[in-house]
Formats: sequence, structure tokens, C-alpha cells
Amino acid sequence: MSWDTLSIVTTRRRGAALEEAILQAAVEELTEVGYRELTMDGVAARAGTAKNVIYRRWPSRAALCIAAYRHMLPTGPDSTPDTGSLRGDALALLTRANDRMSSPVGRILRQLLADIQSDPERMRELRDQVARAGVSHWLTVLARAASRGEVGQQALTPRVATVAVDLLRNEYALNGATAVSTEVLTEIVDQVFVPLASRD
Amino acid sequence: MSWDTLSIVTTRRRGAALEEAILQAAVEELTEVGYRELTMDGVAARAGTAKNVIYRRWPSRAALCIAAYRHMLPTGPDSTPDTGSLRGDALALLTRANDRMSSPVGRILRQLLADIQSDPERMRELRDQVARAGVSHWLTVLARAASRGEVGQQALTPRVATVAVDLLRNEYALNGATAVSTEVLTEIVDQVFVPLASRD
DNA sequence: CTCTTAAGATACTGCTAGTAGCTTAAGAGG
DNA sequence: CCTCTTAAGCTACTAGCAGTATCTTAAGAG
Repeated sequence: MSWDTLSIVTTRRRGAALEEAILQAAVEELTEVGYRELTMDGVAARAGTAKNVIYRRWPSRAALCIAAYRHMLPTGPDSTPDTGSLRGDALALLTRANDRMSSPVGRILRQLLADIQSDPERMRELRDQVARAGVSHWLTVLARAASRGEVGQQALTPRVATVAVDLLRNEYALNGATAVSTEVLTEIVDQVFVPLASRD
Repeated sequence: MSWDTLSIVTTRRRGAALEEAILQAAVEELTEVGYRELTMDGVAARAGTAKNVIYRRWPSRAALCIAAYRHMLPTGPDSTPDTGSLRGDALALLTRANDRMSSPVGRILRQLLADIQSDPERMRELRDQVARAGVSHWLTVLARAASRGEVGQQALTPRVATVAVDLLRNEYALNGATAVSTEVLTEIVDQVFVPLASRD
């Protein structure tokens, strides 16, 4: 090797440290250019390593990006809103979901999901981890409302619990990246979720 | 040109005839290999022409495929089911929607939608044409049920009318290509659509 | 000190979107 | 029937990217 460059003499990273550096580079590329535009060469360059080093750890671009996506998720569990009314709680939860879906993280997730459709294996991976993540919050909110007498037993099903987020997800599927307006959120809550839960 | 091949001497197609042949070739490629795997060379070869001839008509692969997708849609309008009950009508409509979404045409539409996300222009094109296509059927079904006294006025909104198909679309977004089961369809109808429409 | 493992560098294959430039047939207008 | 314009057809090209192969060399274990 020639020493006529200005490069700093760095120790050669190995194992976990290197893996971490690659994932970090992938996360940065994902946030900056998104999944579609991310290239393996780009990640390798940013991580200061070479493409084949990446392929020794992940079998494909998609696999690397899924790992990077996981790596960029917020860690701690978040609290369940408690506004005192079912409507308020639902709006809070739905607004939070909308914020996430319209954030870079959400955009990346949607690009990943779209690209993975043909691979049922990875599809399950992603879906089970993230899509059903918020169910417990909705069930909690419904249970509290039930104890207040606001909702009936028929509402305590996963289908009803997730209906608002499911409809929100549909908006993104139809409209693309543009964030969903507050009007649509309240429409979903007031025309679908609350009436459905409040029945009887 | 050399005549030592076995090729039939064909007249050179032009204008509308050629365009039709290209679209037909694209439709066949789409149904056989899907949007992701479709290549411009493949379409050109199948149409018996060259790539640049295609590019003289459509600016990109996506544009060609959207045109081809339109070209393969069923032409005549279909009838609104009338089973005598809201539940029966809803199941019929939802089953029909599910059949379409799980068919090759549906798969192609989803691949197209996924690939177009970053292009709001083409996004609107596709969405307005197809996604909102069935709304009138749902409104008709609801109106008939309302005249029978089965549903209240609050249900006669686009949001409520499309809620079942919206939820179905969400299933496809989450699960990928696999067709949605009858159980899920009835769950959507019985736990969401009918209760929502029947309120008061 | 030595030996195994894996990081790093580089070059390569194969595929595809999209472009360029030339040749030649179709068909319109005289 | 002749000519001229237009566009079809052909071939070759660029550029970018996923994934692979090979060789050299540093890290770290024993």
C-alpha cells in the first residue's frame, strides 16, 4: 500500500464494530436518499469499506436495508394517551401514527414493503414487527373507554381496534408519500372508529 | 438487408396499428412476468419492433406500462348486486373486489402503484381511474338499504361507503400478493361495514 | 512468533433503462 | 408514376447497479 495519500491511518475494524458502522452508514443513506436510491456502493463508501464486506453479512440489498430499518427504530416503548374520552385518545393515537408514517422512517418502511411483496418470508418479518405494533395501545384505549361505559364489548376485537390505523395505511397506499391531513384523521375517527366502538 | 433468413416479408406497420401491437405485447408481458420483470427489450422483441420505437411514444417504462394496464381493463360497466340484504350486497361487492385485486390485473396495479409513489403526477392518474371506481356501487347498495330502512343517513358518506374496500386494500398492502380469505372478508363486513351502516 | 480469519481493494459479469445515428419502407401530394 | 417527408427498423452505445471473484494484508488468538 502506498502512503502518499492524506488518509489517516485507521485501525482495521472487525466483527461487531464493523457491522455497526455499516448499519449506521445504511441508515444515513436511507434517510438521505431513501430505499429506492440507496446503492450498495454508496453504503460501502460511506462506511469506509467495500461492497463484498457487506455481502458477507447480508445476502442482498433488501436484507441490509431491513436490518438498517430495524436499527433506526425508536427504542423505548411509548405511552398510551389518556385524554379522558375515546375520541381524544383515538385522535392522539392516530395523529401519532400519521406522524410516523409521514416521517422518513415511514417512507422507508413503505418503500421496503412495496419492494418485498414478492418475498413472503421477508414480508412477514417486516409486517409482524411493525404493522401490528400499536394494537395494544388501541386495545388499552378501548378497554378504558369500556370501563367508563363508553363502548360495548363488540368493539374489543383486533379488527375494530386497528380499523383507524388500517384506514390510515390505506390512505398512504393510495396517495403516496404526502402526509394525510388532519381533516382525514378526524373523519376516520368521527365517521368510523368512534361510531363503531360506541354502538349499543 | 439480407434475405437469407426465414423471416416472412411483412409490411412495415405504422401509426395506430403499430401502437396497438406494442400495447398488446406489453399487456402479454405484464400478465406473464409482471411489472417488475418486464423489460423494454422484451416488449420490443415480442412486438417485433425496436426499443426506440417504443420510446418515441412513451417517455418511460412506467408510462408504457400504465398505458398497457389501461388497455387490459375490462370495458363494460358491471352490475350492482341486489341480494335483498345489505350484508349480502356488501359481501358480493367485496368478494368481487377481492377477486380483482388477487387477479393478475390486480397484481400489476399494485406493482405499478408501488413503483410510482415518487411521481405524484402518474400517481393521481392511476388512483383516480381505478381506486375510486367502485364507489358508486357501494353508494347504490347503501341507498337501497336505506330505502328499506336498514341503514341511517349517517352511512351515506364516501368514507363509510368505501370503508370495506379500503380495509381490503390495506390487507393487500400488508400481506402482499396472497389473496385475502373469505373469513377476512366476512369479518370486515360483519364487524365493520354492517354495524357502521346499521347504526340508528 | 505464527497461523487463521476476515477486512480491504480492485476488477469483473450480467443486466437493464434510455439514447444516438443511420438506413429504408410507407404513404401523401403532385 | 415520381418524389419527398416522415417514421419504422436496426445496431451500437452509455451509464448505472447488483452481485461475484480474487488477491493482499491486517487483527487477533494461541
